[in-house]
Amino acid sequence: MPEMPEVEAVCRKLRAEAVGRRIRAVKISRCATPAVAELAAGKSIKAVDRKGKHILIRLSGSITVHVHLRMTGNLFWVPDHRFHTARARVVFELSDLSGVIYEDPRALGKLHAAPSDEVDEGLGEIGPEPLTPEFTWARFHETARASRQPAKLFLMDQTKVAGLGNIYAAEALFRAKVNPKRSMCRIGKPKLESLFGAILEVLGDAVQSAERAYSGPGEFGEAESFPLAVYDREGEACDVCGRTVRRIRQGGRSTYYCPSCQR
DNA sequence: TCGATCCTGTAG
DNA sequence: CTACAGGATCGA
Repeated sequence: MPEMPEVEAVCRKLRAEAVGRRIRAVKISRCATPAVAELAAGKSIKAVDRKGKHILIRLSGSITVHVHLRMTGNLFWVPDHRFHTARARVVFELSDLSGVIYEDPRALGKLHAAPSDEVDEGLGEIGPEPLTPEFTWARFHETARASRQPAKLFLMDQTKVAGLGNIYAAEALFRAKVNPKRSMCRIGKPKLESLFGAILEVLGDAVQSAERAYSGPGEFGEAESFPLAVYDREGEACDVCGRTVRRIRQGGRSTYYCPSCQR
């Protein structure tokens, strides 16, 4: 489920519900290392940080639980930890009977714990965070000019821009009218500027919509995101020009785009 | 820059 | 049955 906006929604939920509580026990059904239980049990949850798509649950004693949801992971708070389903891979039982559940049917995600400085060190490669002051036009312009990667792959490269995935990369390119195959260094300045703006716009919209999806009445309603212009719309008519949305392969993933709008 | 890989679920 | 999946890494 997650790109940065969905991960952010997960973090906000945990900040609101889990921060300040103490972890009484960690039950591991199938995943993760025993070290998680040893390091996390008895600690209290001090904060929840996010770096790109990485979730960092800060515990007392300078311990961090590091979670990456990859494709199918989910992490959420429940008022009663006994509510967890058979799918749960890790259950954090909190002192008041509430809990934090980690699920991941495909088991591609990661959850482990380590001293905070170790965890943070491992995250050094991650690029600037959009929607924060570190994501500046100057920096974007500089890395773009130096890269010969196709635009789509550049946007998904977590060392260049943090948090964009397959969906929002495609949507940002569509909004900026940039062809996903175009080499970054060959994009003209005006287009590059609109791409910079489109990243902010798409992620801003997606954060809003993921937030709504998560705080809605339906418990943990999946992030149905806002209406997508091109993603998963192969063969359908482009909303702007009416021509057919195409799907190609880039870096082993599907890229959706409008060949007419994005030249 | 490609393909395989980690896994399981689901759509066609 | 095959193809594909909102991610990332590795080796050829």
